[in-house]
Amino acid sequence: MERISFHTIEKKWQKIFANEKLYNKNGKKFYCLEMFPYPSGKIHMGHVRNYTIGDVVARYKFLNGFNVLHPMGWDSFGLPAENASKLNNLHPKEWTNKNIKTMKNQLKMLGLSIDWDLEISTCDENYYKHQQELFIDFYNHGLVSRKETYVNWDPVEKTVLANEQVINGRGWRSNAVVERKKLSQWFFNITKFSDELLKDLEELDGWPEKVKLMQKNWIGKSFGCEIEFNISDSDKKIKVFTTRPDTIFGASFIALSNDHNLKELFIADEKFMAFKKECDKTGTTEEALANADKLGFNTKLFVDHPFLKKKIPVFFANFVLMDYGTGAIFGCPAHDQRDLDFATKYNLEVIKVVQNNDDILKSKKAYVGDGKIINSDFLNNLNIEDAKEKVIDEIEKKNIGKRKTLFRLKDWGISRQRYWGCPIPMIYLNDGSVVPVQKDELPIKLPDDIDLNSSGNPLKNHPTWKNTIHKSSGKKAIRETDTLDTFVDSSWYFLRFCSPNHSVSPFNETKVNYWMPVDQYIGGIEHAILHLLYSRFFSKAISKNNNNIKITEPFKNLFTQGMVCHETYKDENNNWLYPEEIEKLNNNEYQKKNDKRKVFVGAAESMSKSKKNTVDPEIMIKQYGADSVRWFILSDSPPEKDVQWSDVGVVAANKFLQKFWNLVQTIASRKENNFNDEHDKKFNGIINTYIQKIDASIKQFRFNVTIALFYEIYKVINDNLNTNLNSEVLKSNMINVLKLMTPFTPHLARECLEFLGCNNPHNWPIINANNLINNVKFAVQVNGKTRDVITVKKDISEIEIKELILIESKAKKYLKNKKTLKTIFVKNKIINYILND
RNA sequence: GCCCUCGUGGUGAAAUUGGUAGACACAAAGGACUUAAAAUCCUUGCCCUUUUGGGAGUGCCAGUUCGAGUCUGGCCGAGGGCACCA
Repeated sequence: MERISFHTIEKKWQKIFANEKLYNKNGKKFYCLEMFPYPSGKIHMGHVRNYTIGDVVARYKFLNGFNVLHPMGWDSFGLPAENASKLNNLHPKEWTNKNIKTMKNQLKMLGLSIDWDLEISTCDENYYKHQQELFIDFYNHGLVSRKETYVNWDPVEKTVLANEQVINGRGWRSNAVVERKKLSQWFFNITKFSDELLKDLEELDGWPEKVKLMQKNWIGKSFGCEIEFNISDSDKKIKVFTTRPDTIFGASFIALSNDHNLKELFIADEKFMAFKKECDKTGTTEEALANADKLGFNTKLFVDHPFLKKKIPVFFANFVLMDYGTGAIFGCPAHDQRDLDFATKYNLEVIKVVQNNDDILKSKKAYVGDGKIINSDFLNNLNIEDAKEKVIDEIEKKNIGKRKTLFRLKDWGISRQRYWGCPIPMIYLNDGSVVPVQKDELPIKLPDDIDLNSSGNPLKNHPTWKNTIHKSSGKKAIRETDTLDTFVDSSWYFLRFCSPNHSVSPFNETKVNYWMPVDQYIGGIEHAILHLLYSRFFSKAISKNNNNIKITEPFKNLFTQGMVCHETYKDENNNWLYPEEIEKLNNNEYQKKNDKRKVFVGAAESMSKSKKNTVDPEIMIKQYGADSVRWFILSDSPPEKDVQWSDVGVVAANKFLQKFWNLVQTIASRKENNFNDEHDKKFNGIINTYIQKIDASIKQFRFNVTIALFYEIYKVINDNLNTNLNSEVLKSNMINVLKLMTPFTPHLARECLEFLGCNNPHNWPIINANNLINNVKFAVQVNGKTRDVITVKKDISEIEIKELILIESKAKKYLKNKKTLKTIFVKNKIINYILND
């Protein structure tokens, strides 16, 4: 038998796929989208997995008659281009476009059903021009603001660092101690949509619960109230926010953030300034925060308790945040752990106001459970929820506070002091005002002549770029030299795909209204919060700004795939080794190829360059073929879980596909026409049942199960080759099986279909209910133990099966001479005899 | 610390609403074919029994049920999210 050349058929079919799009004009629309890649250089196995899953979905929907949009583009702005530029002396634009070219070719090698006519790249001015337009729209609708905020400032690089660029409080490149610096920055007012972003999660039935929960926690809605405390013997007040107003009678101190307004009273106090400095130092890393001791500074001030004749001391404390609530709290040590820690340290009162039997002082554990309110005057004997309501009513009556809902979600800071990003279309006038540029001046293009080697913001350093004219007044103005966070680029690209060449506005409204929402979005779990939240925000904001667009949610169904892992290897000196540097010995140990030294095998971890446990998809495709790589990446684990890449695994996939080709060849040349209707019917039934199972498993994204079913089908067909099965029946069933395989191994399946003379490969087999298998396997249990499994006709009755069992079942010996108390009969599944012994 | 998810062979995993545990694949051992190797194919996989057969068994302990991998409670372990959010 002739061995198949996977490369030959891949080349042949990729040419055909390039012109064969997934549009069925009369079908229902289906927008299939995978998260677009950052063009970092080459594709990695994570991309292979992501885009293979997407391709299966897109092709499956197309074969089922849907009109499928399946685009691809490039998330091509970002810091790595600037870093690479410094390293290789290559302009970010050139570096990026070179990578795009390489990666596009690699993606094509996978045989994906992408419509490349829709390709977009976010660093293309035809894309970011419209992003600037959207920015101006947002600005005009009050969704953009300018605020001062703290940033990580690298004093050597003279630039702002992202959190992940700060390592142990130092800049990742300069190693300088990072400072907290207040900078004026642009923000999208995402918090205006807090409630909608939270509420609309409920309608996202097609999203993983986990992702919805993460978003919910991130938005962090909480109910409570504000309370104003009078500072004793003064007309000043302190406003606090609390979610536990029911514990007001347990209040024993007030704690202020050290950025709270009241600090003005203490700026001359050296001790306070030293305390504040100490606190600011621990502010940099999460770990430091978590382990930091509670620190306080006693102001010697007191406030009056609103309901008791009692004075409460006021402290500055390092654990109170300025940017949440009012920057001030009241402490109730008995029922909040942080408050208790603080109270223990500074010897403050601990008053129990919720009934419980714990010894709080001894255990140093605050009681946060439910219970009856005690020691609380008019709140006594109420439960917590009722007490909250009642005390807030009292507070509102006394006019010292009101109900309040707070969100953890903060506005989205979008200013970046970088070159390789979308310029922010704002200008500064001489009188200090800031205005957007006019839309007809767009795009504000990035200059090509840029010096990335000196420190600071490259656009700011550019000699002329920032100088401009305010068009309506003719006066001189200065451009904003910050660029947009690259998350902005990816917050609307899915809209642009609907009309990627539309030039007069960001998108053609008719097309957006037709294709949106994305029916299936597929990508990594690492984007569970930010990218998805920002995209949801954009969709809502755009729909609010433009009455012709109605998208409440951009992504109807979301699938988050797991990572691709690989074993890790180290030599004796703890240096990481690439898989291709090692070889396996007969005793299952490994050694280095070059010097035969021992290699230590570590756990499988997600592929990363730093651990050298990567496998190059292009090499794998060249060695085993695209279909084998696609087949393996889907076969071993459920797609939402991590999968471990293994070379033997892809070899096995390759062998199986080769065998499958051989089987098709055998079927094509087989001639057996001894008609046996019974046999043919039975075979039809088996294959039809498999079609049904495969269809169901694809719908549920259980591709590992789908592939297991293909292995079973192979066996069934192979076992039938030497029977008197009619060759035409065999062939027509094989054609159906190949159609099922098209989404998984498009090149091989289409080659086989062509080989078998199928001239309509673009449809999905229809399951004929009459053809399904008519038998079921039926378990016979005695006292709950399975004693036999018999094959019987479907829907057999209890009486019939009982008769059968007494005649021919192995279980009958257990029933002999025993009294049956009762039987449990479950149709098509099981019968259980309960005996009295 | 709070919140969430998950624990099934040597490995990755199947088991639709509680109803045959381990499908399918990898690895391993044994065998067939072959002068030999490669390739291919077959068999095996815990305990007792020569076989037929019987028993145990889904992290641990209890419970509900005719019947639990699946449901409930407690414990142990692994992974993920948030990080002093009042």
